[in-house]
Amino acid sequence: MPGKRVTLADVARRAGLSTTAASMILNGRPDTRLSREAHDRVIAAAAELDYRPNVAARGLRTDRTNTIGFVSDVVATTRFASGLIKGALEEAHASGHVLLVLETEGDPRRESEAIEAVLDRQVDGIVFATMRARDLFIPPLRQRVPVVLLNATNESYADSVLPDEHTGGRRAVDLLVDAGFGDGILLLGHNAVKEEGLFRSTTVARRIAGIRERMNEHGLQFIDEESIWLWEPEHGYTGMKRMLKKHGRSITAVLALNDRLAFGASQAMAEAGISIPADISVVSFDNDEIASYMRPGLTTVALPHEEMGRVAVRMMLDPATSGEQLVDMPVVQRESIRER
Amino acid sequence: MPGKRVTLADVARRAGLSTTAASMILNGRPDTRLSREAHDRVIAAAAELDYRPNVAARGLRTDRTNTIGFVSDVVATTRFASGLIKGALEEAHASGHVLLVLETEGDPRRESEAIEAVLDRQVDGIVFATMRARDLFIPPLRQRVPVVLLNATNESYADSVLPDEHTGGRRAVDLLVDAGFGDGILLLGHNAVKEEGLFRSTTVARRIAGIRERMNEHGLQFIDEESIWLWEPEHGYTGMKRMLKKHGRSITAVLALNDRLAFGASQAMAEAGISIPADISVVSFDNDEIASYMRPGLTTVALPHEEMGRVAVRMMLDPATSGEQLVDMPVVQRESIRER
DNA sequence: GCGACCTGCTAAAACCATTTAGCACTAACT
DNA sequence: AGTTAGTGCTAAATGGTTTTAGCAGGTCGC
Repeated sequence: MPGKRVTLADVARRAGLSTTAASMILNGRPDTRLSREAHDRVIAAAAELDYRPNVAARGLRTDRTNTIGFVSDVVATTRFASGLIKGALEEAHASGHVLLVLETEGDPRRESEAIEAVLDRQVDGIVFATMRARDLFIPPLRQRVPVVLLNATNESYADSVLPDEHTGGRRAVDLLVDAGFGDGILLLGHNAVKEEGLFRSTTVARRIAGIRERMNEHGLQFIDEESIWLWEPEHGYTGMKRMLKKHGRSITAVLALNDRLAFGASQAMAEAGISIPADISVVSFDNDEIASYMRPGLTTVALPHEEMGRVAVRMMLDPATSGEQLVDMPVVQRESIRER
Repeated sequence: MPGKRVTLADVARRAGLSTTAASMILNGRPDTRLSREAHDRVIAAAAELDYRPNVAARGLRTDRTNTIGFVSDVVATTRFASGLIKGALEEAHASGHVLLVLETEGDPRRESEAIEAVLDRQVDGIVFATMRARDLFIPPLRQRVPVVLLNATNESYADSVLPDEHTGGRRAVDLLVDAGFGDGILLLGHNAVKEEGLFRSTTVARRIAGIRERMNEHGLQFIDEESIWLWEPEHGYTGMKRMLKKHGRSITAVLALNDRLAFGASQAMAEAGISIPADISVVSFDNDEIASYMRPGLTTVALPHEEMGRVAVRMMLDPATSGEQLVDMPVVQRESIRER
């Protein structure tokens, strides 16, 4: 690690040419009329000196830094949604970009700060990500940069990436119906009557809509719907317990609105001596880590976080794609549904 | 979001002073002799124009960008270790810095690329993080920047942040001993005889050493040690199943080397009709998400990922602290240990 | 023999800040 | 009166790149 950086001037000097020539050659400008010979000399000199252009200096001139701002509420921070960042990192890497990651905890002041911070660093664009898909407040930007919303929506910005929850919801229903279930399916997490008019995040609303639509198409009704506001295991546990007390063995299958609820429900079933899938089949959403830890494994409609992250960055870099991109939610087949 | 950036020259012009004066004033240089009046005018102009210095331009001159490179194998990527990044982000934010996050998947070529990429962007320093603490290979750096290893070690770099596994190991033993256990404790995950000479990561080795040391001090022996190479739930399940068959009810407590093993073990126990903590007490390590999902909750010695991330960035910014920083592993008390 | 055009290259400006060196002027001291 | 010291400020260099404008010399056409 010797002292000074190697600069373009060093390369030019070594090649016996001007920095202009060196710059043009190294950037592969097509219209230039520099000789073959000059090309060779510059390339050689750059290689010998192990020259790396200074991104800051270049950015100053060109306004492009190959750096993307990734501003999120609690994405990196949260085990759950870290796939978003993983996908974004991958895609950024693939196109020679780098991610400046900031987290705001959803605090509007920190959000403004974060935006300033990334704009100060001349990012080529900003991805705003949220852990739970929602309408995101975005303070006015003092500069015009491409913006993509990841797992979020905002009426001033059209470009967003969301999971295709509607189709996902339909798929979950089909998993049960295809396995022969019809009566006795319990919906765990949401009750249409009780939660009438209450706000659920954009995507969850679509998930539920897809479920109901497909149930209707099959001419099916849930045996019951248990409203659960927080979707953590303990709430699934208590909710399921209540339902078991109420309906006993007439419950044949559980459609849980996420894996953590399903996990909690499975604990309640285990306590009641009910086994999955022999007695009750279970299907759910997210493909959270817990789904693979369960025994038997939980069949679930996956939240395609990584792919979403990739799509967001791709969209950010390609001006052609725009609008709302829906990413497919694939079924992850495990052993929690019994064929009837 | 109007067209052009506001530059220092704009501010200076508006204040009727030179850019030199504006720069000095805005940077609060102490030795300057500019009038009170000039100060006020510049400050006012900057505020009115909403001036933000261009970090790239400044960095070009000062070599400081208030940006830190966070280069990791699979930290952001992995649900498990994302606390490391969270802590680092927090601490960076607290000191007005920003994190450039790159992931290498542990691939040496990508690692070199990542280093080049962050150096190209003139970072003020680099944090190298790994998901599982290990000796990390670091390619030679072409420039002299501060380097801190997070959850990793490397013989050329002294500054590193690690969990205090030795003490953590001792604590796990004490949790059981204090609750009245002595005979019948099973060590799940490692067998001294079988794994003799095999490599376990640096920190896991210390964890195990701490456990053994404390057992010896108490004059205790494990009833058995089950060697398990991969520490996922399924391995805990099969391992525990084997042990139950071998020792039956003479196992009184399980000391599992991580929470996922413990979770797997709990599944085996549930199948055998053994309940935690009534029949067998369990203690473990990591404070993985799964530990709080279990029912009853799993008492565990936490991996202090967030604090480690914070310490790493603090260390990076403060030349005074150096060497190997051990971060305390706190006990997270839940309900998996019965008082005897 | 003269303008037009091509070829191969470079000087200098621009990007936006920080920093060094120093100017012009007043006040104080010998 | 002449030197020194202090005050309040600025011109210009600097950092490393890209880009615009253009120079010098040759060839071609007529």
